[in-house]
Amino acid sequence: MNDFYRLITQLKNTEDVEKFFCEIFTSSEIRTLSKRWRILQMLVNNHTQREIADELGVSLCKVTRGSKILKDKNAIVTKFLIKEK
Amino acid sequence: MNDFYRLITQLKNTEDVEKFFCEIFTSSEIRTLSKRWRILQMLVNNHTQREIADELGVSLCKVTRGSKILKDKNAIVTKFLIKEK
DNA sequence: ATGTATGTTACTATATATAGAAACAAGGTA
DNA sequence: TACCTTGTTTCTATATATAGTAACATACAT
Repeated sequence: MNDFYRLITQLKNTEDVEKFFCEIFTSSEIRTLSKRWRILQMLVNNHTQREIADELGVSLCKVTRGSKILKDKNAIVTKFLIKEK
Repeated sequence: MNDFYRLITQLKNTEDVEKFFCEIFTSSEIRTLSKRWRILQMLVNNHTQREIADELGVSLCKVTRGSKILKDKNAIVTKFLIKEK
């Protein structure tokens, strides 16, 4: 996978990333991914898990799974999540 | 998804990309992704679809699906696939 | 202690990408 | 022509992430 990871670092603009992802993932996978990301963003902004499940139309256990990622203080995703004030 | 795509452009080294992917994808999804990528690489290097299916242990129809991506001459993935000589 | 809100886990059912096998289509070669 | 290789598609079965629901655990306030 290292070749793959290295090439990701070479995607320099948003359009290229979007194009790339749409080529290697199916549209249903993109939707899935999108929801995962929104779960993380809402968690970081202190929405309750039940709020998130309702608003995004996902199951509670999926939200909890997301919260496990964030519990790792060294998780790299947290660096990229936007905290609203 | 635009926020998401934008943050991908900010992953500057291979280690960060790997860490990020391992956080948001399950290990089985990573394996799936890895095979997809190897299919594309072997297609670009003119292996027959049956060779690829055998060597990677995937089904023929999955290889064919990969080949459809490559038929688009404007596909961005082709820019990143390594052609051996 | 009771009640409530929240996070977490367990269970079965479902959706989707895939496997496996077979068949079909197109091209080349004898 | 007949045969072979290769790409493609179709069919059913399977694996896995998820939904939906319920239950459990913890913390806190009354």
